[in-house]
Amino acid sequence: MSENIERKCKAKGVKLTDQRKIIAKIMSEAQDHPDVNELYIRVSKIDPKISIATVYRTVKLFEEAGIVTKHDFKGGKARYEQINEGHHDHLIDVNTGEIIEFVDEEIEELQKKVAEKYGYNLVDHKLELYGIKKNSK
Amino acid sequence: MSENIERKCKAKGVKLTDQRKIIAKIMSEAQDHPDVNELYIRVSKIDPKISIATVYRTVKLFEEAGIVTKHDFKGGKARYEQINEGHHDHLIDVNTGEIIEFVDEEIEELQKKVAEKYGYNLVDHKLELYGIKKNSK
DNA sequence: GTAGATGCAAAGTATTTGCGACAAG
DNA sequence: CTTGTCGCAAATACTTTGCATCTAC
Repeated sequence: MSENIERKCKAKGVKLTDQRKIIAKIMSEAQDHPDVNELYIRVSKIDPKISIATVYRTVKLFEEAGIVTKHDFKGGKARYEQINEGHHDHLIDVNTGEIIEFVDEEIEELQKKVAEKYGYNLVDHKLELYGIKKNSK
Repeated sequence: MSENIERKCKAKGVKLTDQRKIIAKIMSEAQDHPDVNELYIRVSKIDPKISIATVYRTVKLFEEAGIVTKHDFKGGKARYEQINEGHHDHLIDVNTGEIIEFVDEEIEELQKKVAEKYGYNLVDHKLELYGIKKNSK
């Protein structure tokens, strides 16, 4: 799993320190979208000496290297997620905070079309749906 | 323009203070998406005694009352925009920071469909496109 | 008159940074 | 070796809050 990230680091000429390896491992294993503090907690279980400043520096580094993405969902805290092959968007349960990942090719297509219409080349996008589970409560 | 916001305040039972009237006016006139500090600067030109705490409290209040929306575009700072009849999304020029508002009914429809598919009722969404102007540079 | 609003400054969060010590290539 | 990284604590940036005072209704 995390060899993936380590490979990308080497490809980008990013120095592979022990701390970065640990953070890479944690992010590879994460099935959710942890914020920096959450990452710090998980990382600390493996190496309690790692400082939160290093976690901040590392996620920023990974983001610039295109290894992880940053999300600014509700709540102010930045949350991170590893980038794999498949791009996807998020459906967020406003009651539970649960996050569902999805892809919809049709929407992707339309987005490009909209950008075109205004004379732009789409380089990135963010789509978040906020919903309430049916039949709940 | 701002009578619109003032009317909504009354409808919601929100007390109409001088400060709130001024902030409402500024937001009504804003054609852009100012952050709190920017609002504070504009508001200060009309009444220099208003504190930034009041601006924070007021935008939050307006947001809860459904009068303005909060955006978390890149950059960490929350930015606000008045809610008018028409909902719209944003196309952001990654080079200039310019923001274009747009609506695409087809995309709106598809979003509902996606939420449905996962058993959710869509209550809100956020769509941001980031693009580069064609033929620029 | 009274509940709620304001200003100010102090307190919180989230994130970044300067610096001397240290480690990867 | 040399350049870049780490840990730590101090510094920033943005936002919220306690409290005494004031004001809209």
